[in-house]
Amino acid sequence: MHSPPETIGQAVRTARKGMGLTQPELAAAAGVGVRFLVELERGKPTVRLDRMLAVLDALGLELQVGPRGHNHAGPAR
Amino acid sequence: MHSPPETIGQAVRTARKGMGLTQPELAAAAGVGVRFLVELERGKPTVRLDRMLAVLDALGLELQVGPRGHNHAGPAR
DNA sequence: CACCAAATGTCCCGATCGGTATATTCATGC
DNA sequence: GCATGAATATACCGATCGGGACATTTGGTG
Repeated sequence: MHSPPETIGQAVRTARKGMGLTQPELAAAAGVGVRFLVELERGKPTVRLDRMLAVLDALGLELQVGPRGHNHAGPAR
Repeated sequence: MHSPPETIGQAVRTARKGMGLTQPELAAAAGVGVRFLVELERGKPTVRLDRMLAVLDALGLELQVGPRGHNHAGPAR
């Protein structure tokens, strides 16, 4: 539960399903390719920040920077 | 107040200075190029996630995902 | 003026990303 | 158990872009 890409990916997936969206739907909404979304959710560490932000934005999520070990409650449950 | 790249960049710069590091020093510590660090701090939106995480890690910072408009106190203010 | 930190331009290699077809996984129904 | 359909994962290709190193320039300061 740090900020490894895998965690972000899971948060994305959880949020996406929470909104009842499929990968193609979210990908379209975020303006990215489905392939990218798949890899993002699977925790690919080398994704581009802007595309990731686009996805998070489409999900109503946001990135925050904070000191390590300062996690809050589950964001997207 | 979202999570635009510029915000992250500023957080990085502030934290770096707070630790009394120069860009080359932090870049070396994070295992990235100086060029990258400069662009990251300046808010380049297309940086790669893994490199950004490496820098944040070197600074003792962490990336978190949360609902929009849920920013906490500045990390290294 | 010299010095230090920072920003920028160029060159070049390598990796990412997008679209599609295909495989694989999953859940559900018969 | 097996079939059916949907969602998701992977491979290929080509085009684009990131980022490392170097040198240079700019800006601030003693």
